[in-house]
Amino acid sequence: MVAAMTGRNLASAGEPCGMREMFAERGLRVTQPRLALAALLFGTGPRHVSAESLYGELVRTGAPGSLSSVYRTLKDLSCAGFLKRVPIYGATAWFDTHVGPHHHFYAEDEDRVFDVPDGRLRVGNIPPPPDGYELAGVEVLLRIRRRDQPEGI
Amino acid sequence: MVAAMTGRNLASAGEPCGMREMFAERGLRVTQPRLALAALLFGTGPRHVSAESLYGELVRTGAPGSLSSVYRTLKDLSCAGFLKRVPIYGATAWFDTHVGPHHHFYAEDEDRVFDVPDGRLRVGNIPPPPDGYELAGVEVLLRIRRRDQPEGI
DNA sequence: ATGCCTGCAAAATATTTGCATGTAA
DNA sequence: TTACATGCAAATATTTTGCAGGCAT
Repeated sequence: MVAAMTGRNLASAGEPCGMREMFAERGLRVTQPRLALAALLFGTGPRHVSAESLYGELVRTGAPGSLSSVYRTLKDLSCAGFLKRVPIYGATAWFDTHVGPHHHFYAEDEDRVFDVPDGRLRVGNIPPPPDGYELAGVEVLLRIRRRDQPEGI
Repeated sequence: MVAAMTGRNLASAGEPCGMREMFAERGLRVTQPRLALAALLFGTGPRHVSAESLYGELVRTGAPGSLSSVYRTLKDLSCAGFLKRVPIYGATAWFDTHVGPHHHFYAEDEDRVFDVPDGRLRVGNIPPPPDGYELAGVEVLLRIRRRDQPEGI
């Protein structure tokens, strides 16, 4: 079965090109669970996922994979630089498929994250880090909340 | 016993003035564990604590209080606006006694947080929030890492 | 005297890990 | 064939909660 799919399955099963290479380059074996997760993560535009949200999607697609492997794959892909953990505090860890420098809106009441569109936002007068440290990145978190919350209705 | 302590104990037990009021204003009873924690939190300059770190200090001072009450007090003081949760992701929740607008250095390798001194840092061209949301705050996270880590020494 | 607080232990939540088995290379 | 990956369940780590008794008001 696997051999019969090898050719066009690359595209037809929703596996964008480059994914096999993505794993292989880092010495990670190309397995069914990893391919299925990669397709969900990188098959469409940039997105944010948590282990639970991604596992939910995986189950819905019917693809093989367990919650453990989702956690493991998220960690593997982060270490390999294909995902970036969104540096906000919340109950769950969120990962961003957009690894370039950019910023986030964070609705803390809902523990939701949105990308800040493009790069108009600027940070200036960055002070020197504490002794012995060097700057590794700048993240801006724009905390937001729902407007006109209809609580009393 | 309680009546006898009412007067000078306010200061003599290492209880900076205003703490009883801080609790009372919000309808929180003034108890020994709360006063002990408040003294640790607000007795010296601005600082960052986690539940475990604060509980460790509490135990060292010999004051009464359990880990549960530390968690409860941290939550109570956050809700009351006397503490602010530092919005970074890490294994543990960190709270900041400095509640005014300011920014942080974050050494992610060590899960440590430092305040960015004063307000030179500026953020410009902030885009509008997504539909239905309003801006609630701007947090800048300056990710840092140890320079020239002397690992082999 | 009354009701909020506390301490303890158990529960809940999020994530990691040990190990036997499965599978990519 | 061999080593790495997976699935399951148990273990961790952090935080929350139920409840009986204590203490502030």
